[in-house]
Amino acid sequence: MSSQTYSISDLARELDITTRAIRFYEEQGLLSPERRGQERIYSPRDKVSLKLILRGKRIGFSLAECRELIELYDPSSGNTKQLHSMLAKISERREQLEQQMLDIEQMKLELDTAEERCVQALEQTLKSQESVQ
Amino acid sequence: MSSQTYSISDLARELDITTRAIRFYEEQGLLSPERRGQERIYSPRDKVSLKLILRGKRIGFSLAECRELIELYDPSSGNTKQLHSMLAKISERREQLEQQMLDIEQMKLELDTAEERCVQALEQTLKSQESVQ
DNA sequence: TGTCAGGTTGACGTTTACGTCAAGGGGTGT
DNA sequence: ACACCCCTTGACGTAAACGTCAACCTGACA
Repeated sequence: MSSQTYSISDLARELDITTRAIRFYEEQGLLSPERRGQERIYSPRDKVSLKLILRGKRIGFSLAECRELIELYDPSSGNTKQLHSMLAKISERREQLEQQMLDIEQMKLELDTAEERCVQALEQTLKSQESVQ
Repeated sequence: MSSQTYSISDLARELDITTRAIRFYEEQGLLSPERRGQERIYSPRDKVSLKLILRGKRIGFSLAECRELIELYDPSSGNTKQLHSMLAKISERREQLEQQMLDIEQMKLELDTAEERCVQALEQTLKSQESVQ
């Protein structure tokens, strides 16, 4: 049952980021791995947090926003006021995600028309080449 | 049929960004409005580009990426090699958008579980309050 | 004829998210 | 004993995306 642990370079390799980045996330309060002496020892939970960070970054979240998400995931901090503000933040995030979905759908449509124009332009150049031969 | 035009502050107001930002986008080659003397005169097309930029930013695109998108929208540049590389870029973007969709779906799930935990914690505190009375 | 709102070009400052050394500690194989 | 290898903490550098002046022009209006 000995829960798995990782070194910093283990995670760096596996998640394809630099150790510097990982330490930076810790500096910014997004991680707080155990220590064995000086060395950082990462738990599976830390790894989950890191994945959450990377996912957040892919959709344009700042590290501060990622930190909030991680904190939302935290089972500690339990007074009623905080819980309500958490719920508020969660629904804010949800709205943001909805907006991003819409943005992405729109982008896809634009890629469709851009692609169509490309294809038509290609067909055009093919035709004019045929007419030369 | 006199196509509408906008001043820089018109667009800034309407799109809720600063004039500085708009000028910066021009510096970076994302816009190239007409000029009347010194003054910038923006066309509806420029406005579309600006909206595309803002949409791009909302989903975490860099300005360089936004510029590529705008260039994809451009009907000029028509040699075959370029057209093929355009098509390649388009499909790259599409893959990226797909990934972002997945990321967002995943985020939503995580918000769901975070919300659930919040609600349960709230119910818990309510129960303990009842048991006191 | 002032002055005022809105436009312009620098040019430097700032925040975010790391990259890139430098200098050193600690275990381990030879 | 020494050579690696991986780890650590500074500390400074950097790219992106603007913010924030400063200094200046310009047409309109009292």
